[in-house]
Amino acid sequence: MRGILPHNKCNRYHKSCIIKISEEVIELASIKDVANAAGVSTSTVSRIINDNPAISNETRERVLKVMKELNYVPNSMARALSNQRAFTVTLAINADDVKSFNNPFFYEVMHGIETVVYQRDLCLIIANMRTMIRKESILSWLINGKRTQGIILPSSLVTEKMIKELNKHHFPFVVFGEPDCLEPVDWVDVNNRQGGQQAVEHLVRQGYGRIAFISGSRKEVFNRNRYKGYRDGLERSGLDYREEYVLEGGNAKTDGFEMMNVLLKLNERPDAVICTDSIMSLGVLKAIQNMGMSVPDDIGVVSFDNFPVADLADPPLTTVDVDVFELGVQSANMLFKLIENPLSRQQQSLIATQIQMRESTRRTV
Amino acid sequence: MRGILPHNKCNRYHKSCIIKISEEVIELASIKDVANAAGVSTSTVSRIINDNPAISNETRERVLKVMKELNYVPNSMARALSNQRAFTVTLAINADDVKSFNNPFFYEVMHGIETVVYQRDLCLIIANMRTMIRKESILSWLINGKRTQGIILPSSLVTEKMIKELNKHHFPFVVFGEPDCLEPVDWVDVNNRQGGQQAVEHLVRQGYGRIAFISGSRKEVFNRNRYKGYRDGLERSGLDYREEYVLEGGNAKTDGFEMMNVLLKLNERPDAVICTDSIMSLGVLKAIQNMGMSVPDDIGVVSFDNFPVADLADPPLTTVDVDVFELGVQSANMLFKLIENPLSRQQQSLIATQIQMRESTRRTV
DNA sequence: TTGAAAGCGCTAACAA
DNA sequence: TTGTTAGCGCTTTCAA
Repeated sequence: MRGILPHNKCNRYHKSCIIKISEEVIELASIKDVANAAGVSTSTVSRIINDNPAISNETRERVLKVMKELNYVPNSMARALSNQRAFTVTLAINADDVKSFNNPFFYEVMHGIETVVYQRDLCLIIANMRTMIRKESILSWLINGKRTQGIILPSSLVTEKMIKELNKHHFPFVVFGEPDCLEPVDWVDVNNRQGGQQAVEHLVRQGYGRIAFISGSRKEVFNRNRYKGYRDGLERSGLDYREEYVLEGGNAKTDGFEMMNVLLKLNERPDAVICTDSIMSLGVLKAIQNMGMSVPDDIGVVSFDNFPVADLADPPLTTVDVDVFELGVQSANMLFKLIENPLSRQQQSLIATQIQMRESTRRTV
Repeated sequence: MRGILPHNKCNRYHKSCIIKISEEVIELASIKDVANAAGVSTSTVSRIINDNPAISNETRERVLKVMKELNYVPNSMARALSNQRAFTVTLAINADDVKSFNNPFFYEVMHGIETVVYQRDLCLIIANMRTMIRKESILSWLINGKRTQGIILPSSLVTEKMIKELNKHHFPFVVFGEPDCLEPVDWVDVNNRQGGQQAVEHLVRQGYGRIAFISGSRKEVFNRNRYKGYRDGLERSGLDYREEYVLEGGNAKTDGFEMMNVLLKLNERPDAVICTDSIMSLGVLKAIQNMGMSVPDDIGVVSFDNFPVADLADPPLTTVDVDVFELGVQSANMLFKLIENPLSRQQQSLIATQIQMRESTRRTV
């Protein structure tokens, strides 16, 4: 039975994607297949996909049943094109951090972000901003190419230029970690200042009174904030600020070792130390033990926890604990607010810190 | 001047996306805009985007110039729909690892993958397989929803069920880390067996002769392989295998401590130890030092490096170094082979290990 | 409450 | 070497 075929020059497409494999037939249903099988139009099916209330319960249920039967999943590419949004969000990563001690931190932030993003049925894209593969910036590739609806980036990656480019496009983005720049930015950070204060107050509660503070470079915003918190803590505890108790250096183990040695040579040496870095604090412990002194009895040590080393140290280190997963969650939530309302006001958010007590401040005398 | 308007009921779309912001006008050019501006058809522009050789140089250059002028970036959503591929690849992550010591490892693998994926102009998606947000498996959401062209997943996530589902769809995927399952799978792993052997041979070269091996559970494939390598190494070095020198336990610091104490109580105690885990080896060091013995002079220690702790230990640990970035790179390359040729043969790939000598085996006597 | 049909921006078959 | 045009699988306006 031959009939008049409709004019169709374009035959590269199959009507529905049928892959025949040995005995099995795997078929990917389209919205049309669902509509046909349910005896409705594609617009009805579309309305059901999108939870449009203008559909009778009867129809809805019938169509949902068919969807299940056909194992139907809406084609994300078609949906993206039609909606003019990619249904993805991007987490910018910093290749420089890969080998660094920041990296466990990142992974947890990522997990927090991922949780929120998938709850909203979007995908999370990872992109390394330092990738110089592309002649142009990867940013334009992502944004102008409509690959993503928003970007979350670490403060270590933030440059004025980047911020300006993003703002120029009015493109939704959020920074995690307080950025060190003048441009207005939405960001989420751990409350490092609070952490510094808590460290002091914890030490005071444990009976320490001459509290030193050694940090990595105070060119870093987070070290500056921790330092401010240290000063807040001293003030609130009625302790004097002593310049000779504050040292600044690198944050390697050796830096901690050397700085601690300087403190130990003081006439009136401190009986407690706050370190802004847990690697650094390993050197601090070593310097103290080298002098034949005990942690926590002679000297208490509190560290910030940017590396899960606190538990492994000897003795285990009391830390200012930082909820990095929450940092990710809040960054993502902030981004979605921005995506939904691009004109919303600038916002910043600080996540509370908490003292996690371990042996290094548990005095027995 | 009113004319006869073409029949067009659908007016929700703008012709070209013009966003007017204060004084600036940001315009997103489409392929049509480029075609018009260059005085060619959209197919010509499309051919240029796709490096089709059937275009004269003259035309190509003219169009490329226009593209640059208009700041044109092809719309990825339209391209994806038309090509029937999402231009993305997915890295499955395991939320269980987030807080674990595997996590720096993951981050580096991710970086290796990311490098390859972006070189090919695709995006990398991160998806947590343990996300139970979706009633159905996230796998079907990704695959049937056409969100991604291939998946890379850690062996810790591999289940027979998952493999079967992926194979059923004939969906391209690669596992990193040798999986412990019967289904045929393409995978890339570090050559743990070689690493075990190298550890023994290194110790022998350093003059150690009674070499013990303590590991985490040998239910884990990687521990099994390291153990096999240990035996290979003994054999090649002409050393006897002594059952009492092989212990298996957890891989916490305390496990290492306890197992080492067992070894130290032997009549003829070993003069060297290979640990499959660097955290565990911290406990090993402590046990040795507790007995008043020295590392490396009395006992040499070699550890596998799944955590960048080797440098921080006291003394710094000699490790079997594992190129995890390369693991990522090779996983991604293998995946792309599979995507390009889904019928290609099963493949596995092993990445060479290397001894990274530090103090814990540098004998001075 | 539902359906018809145009349109999202690109690709490629076919014709010229 | 280039242009014309249908089609990718959705969404949504408009009409019924």
